Amino acid sequence: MSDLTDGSDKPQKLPKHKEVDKAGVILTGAMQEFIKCGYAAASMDRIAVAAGVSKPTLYSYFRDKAGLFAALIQQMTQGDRKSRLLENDQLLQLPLRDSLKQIATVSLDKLSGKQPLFTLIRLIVGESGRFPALAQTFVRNGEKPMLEELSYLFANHPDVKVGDPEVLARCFHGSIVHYIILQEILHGRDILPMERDRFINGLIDLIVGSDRVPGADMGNG
Amino acid sequence: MSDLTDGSDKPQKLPKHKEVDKAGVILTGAMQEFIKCGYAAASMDRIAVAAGVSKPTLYSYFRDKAGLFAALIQQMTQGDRKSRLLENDQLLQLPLRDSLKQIATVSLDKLSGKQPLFTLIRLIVGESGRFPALAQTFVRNGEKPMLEELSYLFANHPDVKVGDPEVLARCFHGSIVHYIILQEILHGRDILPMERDRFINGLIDLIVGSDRVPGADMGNG
DNA sequence: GTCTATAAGTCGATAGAC
DNA sequence: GTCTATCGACTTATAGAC
Repeated sequence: MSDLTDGSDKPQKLPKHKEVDKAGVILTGAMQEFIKCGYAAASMDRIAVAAGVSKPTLYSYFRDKAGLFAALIQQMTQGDRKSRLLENDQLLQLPLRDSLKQIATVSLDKLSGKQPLFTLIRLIVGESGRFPALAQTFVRNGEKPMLEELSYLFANHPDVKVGDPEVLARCFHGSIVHYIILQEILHGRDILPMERDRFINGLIDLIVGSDRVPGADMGNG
Repeated sequence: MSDLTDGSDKPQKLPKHKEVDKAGVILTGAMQEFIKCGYAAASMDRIAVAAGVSKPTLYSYFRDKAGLFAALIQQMTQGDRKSRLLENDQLLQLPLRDSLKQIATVSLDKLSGKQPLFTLIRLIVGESGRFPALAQTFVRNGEKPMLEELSYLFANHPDVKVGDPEVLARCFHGSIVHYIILQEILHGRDILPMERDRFINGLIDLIVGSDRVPGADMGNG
């Protein structure tokens, strides 16, 4: 009954079981089930079966269906963060152009061709009318951290002299997300072709160009 | 069986019936049905009933289910264009800042709070895995024209001196689309608040700033 | 397997304009 | 009469009940 109504996003009591990553196994089973059935039609019983655990075990790791789904989103979107190559301090010390190229490249690498993730995103967007909290979990755990990291970068990097950091973050990240949506999720590659590197370079020129005299420094990578 | 497999986007034989806009009536009924049931579960019979016409009449206006859906998308997304205030020539003669403000404002006005359109977009994204051609129809009829108009502007406006026009178009439009997705479709207003005018101004500063000395011309609107 | 319900798409008849 | 928009009834396919 507590279906997506309260803060199921917050970290839950995760009992420190033995060495095997049973939570991961459950998440894998849940992924299959959510992908196959959508959110509403997904059955906790089938998730338990798919994961090879009992229902009580399932509920000892995740409070409810909503909490399980939130954890799934977190796992997939935090993948962007745990494997990024640069720490915040480094990002501030490198030239802005290099930091942004790094972030854009990693973002696109993490997204391109990831069919399971696309399926999950389709599901979240598709059900965002009926299940607003589902979408909000995605915003909180996926988009917000990314935008905050970018805002911090734009607010504190010495190369950035003008511009609203939060808006810059939205434009940078939003352009990338829109690119992925158009090319991959909505299958627009053939209708609106756009090479990946051309897009990245153009986007970075747009952002960095604000503080650059045309022709002053074109050399990069 | 021709379910979304061929060019159902192209204009169909539209018999020039009497003065009453029966096609519009059918589209309204189709909208209700698609919104209520999604694409796959939508029934042409129920659409006919909702529209108050017989099934053969329905098929005399639209080739098949896919063609009907494509027409629906076209109607909603072309709404963006038919009501825009400026022609291409005007856009090239005004200062770039003003043209972009115009486009951004109209785009956001046309999207903000439009629940039926959001429902349709959720449906398209949600079914884009199972029905790629559905999504491609949206890309062809909705996104492509907008991006082409912007590319033309960025390619030909005298204020634009550097930058890849097609990438600029994607960044400008992509930022706006991502803003709408986050704030409205995914219900992120409270999680990531961002005032509309602040966003528009920041976005335009980013684009126009490429060719502007900071502090030279802040006065606008 | 059989039966029923409901789906997409088609055909011959009807009713009015000229 | 012809022409055209329309509709009731039809065919075929499929998915689920039993």
